[in-house]
Formats: sequence, C-alpha cells, structure tokens
Amino acid sequence: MLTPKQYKLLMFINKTIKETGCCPSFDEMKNALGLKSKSGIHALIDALVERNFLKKLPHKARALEVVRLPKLKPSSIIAEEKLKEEALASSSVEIPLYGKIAAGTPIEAIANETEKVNIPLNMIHGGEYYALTIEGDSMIEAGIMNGDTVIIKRTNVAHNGDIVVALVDDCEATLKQIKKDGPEVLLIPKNEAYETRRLPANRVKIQGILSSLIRTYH
Amino acid sequence: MLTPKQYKLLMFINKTIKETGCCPSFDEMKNALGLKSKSGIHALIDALVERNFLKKLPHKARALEVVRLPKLKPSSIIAEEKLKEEALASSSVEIPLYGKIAAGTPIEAIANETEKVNIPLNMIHGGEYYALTIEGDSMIEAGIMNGDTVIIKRTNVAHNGDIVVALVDDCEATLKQIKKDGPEVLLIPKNEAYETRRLPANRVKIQGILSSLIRTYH
DNA sequence: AAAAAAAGAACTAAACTAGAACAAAATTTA
DNA sequence: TAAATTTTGTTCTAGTTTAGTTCTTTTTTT
Repeated sequence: MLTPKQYKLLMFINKTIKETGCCPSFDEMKNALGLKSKSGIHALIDALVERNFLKKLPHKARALEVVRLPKLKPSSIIAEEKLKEEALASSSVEIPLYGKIAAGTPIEAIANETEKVNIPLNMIHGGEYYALTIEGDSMIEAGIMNGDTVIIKRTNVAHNGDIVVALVDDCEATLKQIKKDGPEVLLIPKNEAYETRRLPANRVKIQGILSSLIRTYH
Repeated sequence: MLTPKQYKLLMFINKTIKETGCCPSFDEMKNALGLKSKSGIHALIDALVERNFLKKLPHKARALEVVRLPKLKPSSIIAEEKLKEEALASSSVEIPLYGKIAAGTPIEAIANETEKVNIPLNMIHGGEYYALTIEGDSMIEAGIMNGDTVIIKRTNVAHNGDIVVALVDDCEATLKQIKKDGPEVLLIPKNEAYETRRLPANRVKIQGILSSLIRTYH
C-alpha cells in the first residue's frame, strides 16, 4: 500500500505523461505536491520504483515511466476526494453580469453578456439569474448603493412591494420598487430626491425581481 | 518518458511523415524547433531512438521511422477535467457566522461559532474572514441594513474611514466607521439618529474591517 | 526524545544550444 | 557513368541551462 504522498505523486506523474506526453521534472512534481524542496521527491520516487510502480532510465532526466497503478487508494485520499466533491456540490455558480443598470436612467447594456460574477449556490433557488451593477443613488434608502451588484431572478411577475427590473416602453430599464394600482403601476425610487413614476401597466414589463445583493469594499 | 523537446520533435517528425509522406531533414527539424544548429537534433533523435520511439537507418538521409507515439488522454477528457478543477478552484468557501452584531448596542454572540455562510472565493484575498448578521439601523446611511450579512476580514489595524468591528472596553462590539483623532478614536454611526462616540484609543480594539456585504431578499 | 518529513544548499549530471568541420548520400551535369 | 555539386547526416568542442543527487539542518510528528 502506498502512502498518501506516494499515491499523489504517482497519480501526478501518470496524469502529466498522459496529458502532455512528457515526464514532469522534479521541480514540477515538487510544486504539484506543494513542497518547497525537491529532495523529498527523490525519496518518494525511490519508494515508488522499489514498489514497482515506476521505472526509471538510470542517468536520464525526465525519464520515468509508470509501470502500473495501485488498485487501492489510501483512505486519506478517499476522504479528501469526498470533501472535494462536497465542496463542488455546495460551491458557487457563475451568472452573467449584464452591465450597469442606472437606478434612475436608462439601462446601459442589457445584452452583451461579457463578464461573469460568482455567487454562492445557496443564493439561488431554481430559475434563471443574472447580475447587474448599480449606477446611481435612486434606491439608496433601500440600502442599494452606487456600485453594488444585484442578483436578479428572471421573471415577469412581481408582487406589490417587490424591487424589480422594470422595462419601460421597451427601451428604458430601471431598478425600482413596484406597486400595482389598478390599470397603472407605480415605479417607486427609494430616494426622496427622485419622484415616483405612474405608468399604464402595458408600458411596463418586468424583467426580474431583486433576489440578493453583493457589495465589496475596497 | 520524454522531455518536452523530444516530444516536440517526435510530433513534428510524425506530422511531417503523415502529411508529406517523407521524413524531414535535420535542417527542417532544426527550423521547426527554432534552433540554429542541427547538432542538437542529432542528440534528440538519439534519445528518441534509445527510448524506442524512433528507428533510423544510420547514414541514410531522411530515413527515420516512427515506432510509436506516447498515448495521450483524449483532449476532450482533459478539457472536461480542467473545467472541473476550475470550478473547484473558483468555488466558494465557508466562513463562520459569529452571530448578530447590533450596529448600535452590544454584540450578541461573538464566539459560539454555530452557523456557516458560503461566500464566493473571489470575495476573500488572504487572511481570515468571518461573518456577522447586522441588527439595527445605525449604519443605514452606508447602505448597511438590518438583517444584512457582512463579511469581516480579521485584522487589528484600520485606516481612517474604514468601517470596522470595534470592541469597546472588551465587552461591547459594534460596526462603525472609524476615525483616529490623536489619542482618541471616533466611532461614527451612519444614521443621523445616532451619535458619534469619542473614546480614548486604549478602550477600543479593532476586530476586523468590513470586506463585503451580502443581502438576500424574500 | 526519537523518528519521520520537509527544507535548503551544494554539487553532479544531463539536456540543450551553437558553431564548425567534415563525411556520406543524393542529385546534377558533363 | 563518373565527376562535381549539393544536400544531408555525423562528430567534435564548448558553454549555458535545466534537472537530479546527496547531504545537512530544521521542523513536525509521535
């Protein structure tokens, strides 16, 4: 049975040869195992040769060959892999950052999906999400500041009081609180310096509702 | 196995034979590898012959034969594995949620690390982080609302204007903007309804600075 | 305190580059 | 076909870079 280090090294050598066709150097192996000195690699390789997992051409550089692979993994490796899988399962997802939405004036660039943002997977719950960068201060009293990233869940229905991405007349998108008032809707900024807009419902399309917010300092 | 140069040369020889039907000359190989002398090619070919990847008829021109090629993993599989690794590398990390910090009155529970929150890995940049839930409205004008989760980077130094977790008299922790004023420090709430506190520096310990903020709606 | 693992430094060896001189093969041409 | 010419391959030497080995010291683990 191999030690965890021996196992890791053997796997790295095998992977490197399979992927690049070339044998890794001691320095590359050292880095792959996170060591700072290559003298340890030497001992590991000797052990692997002795156990007949590796063969090396004597007095040659980069001349290792994998003879066989172990059928059993060291249990610590199994545990490590399990952890990794869990990390992957509970990890973050990338969603497109569609550009800036001026919480007050027309949207800048809904469409050219260039950037991506990472958000924790537990922030989303089914459905399609996208991100926008806030420009302006029209929602400042709702704690939404210039430069914040908002995560929007794509939908075209909203409830009274939701903060939504609203498209007015198919050309102007803003982030506002919405209220329905009979045949009309109110788009309510959260800043006393801005005025609530009252529009016939057919001029306003909802493009998503505010799901979460991320702000980074510095 | 092979060195990178050996591999490159072997691939070039193989490709040339496949494409043109005849073996490249030493000069062509020299040029293909960007060398200025063909003596190196000779050594590489000897190494490839020794490792049984090439066969050559000595003293014949253009008389190399490829015996075998290193068998690589299909590149599609390599790409797939690379994607997984990247997903893992750019994934989220768990940091402890230490409890509620009343941005105004004493902290509730810095210590009993029970819950965890997931944050994207790109939110942290070296150092130790923890999370707090905001209770109260003393920082509302900085866009920090009741119920928000703030990510704090543990440190005991801060610059003027930073928003920090400040421990006063070893018993009361608050989130405030800090300013140094000679031997005293100012703890500045961001809400007109609260008053700035002025304290001698030795009564105030900084427990971290605000690094990012996460808010979830609904 | 002993054993094992890792780091570091010093050293040796191999790999690579370059240039030149030359010899053998392939090609041209007289 | 033989000689001349050109292309091609081989062999040196020498210097640079990269890689591998060995040893001692430090750190970690038990």
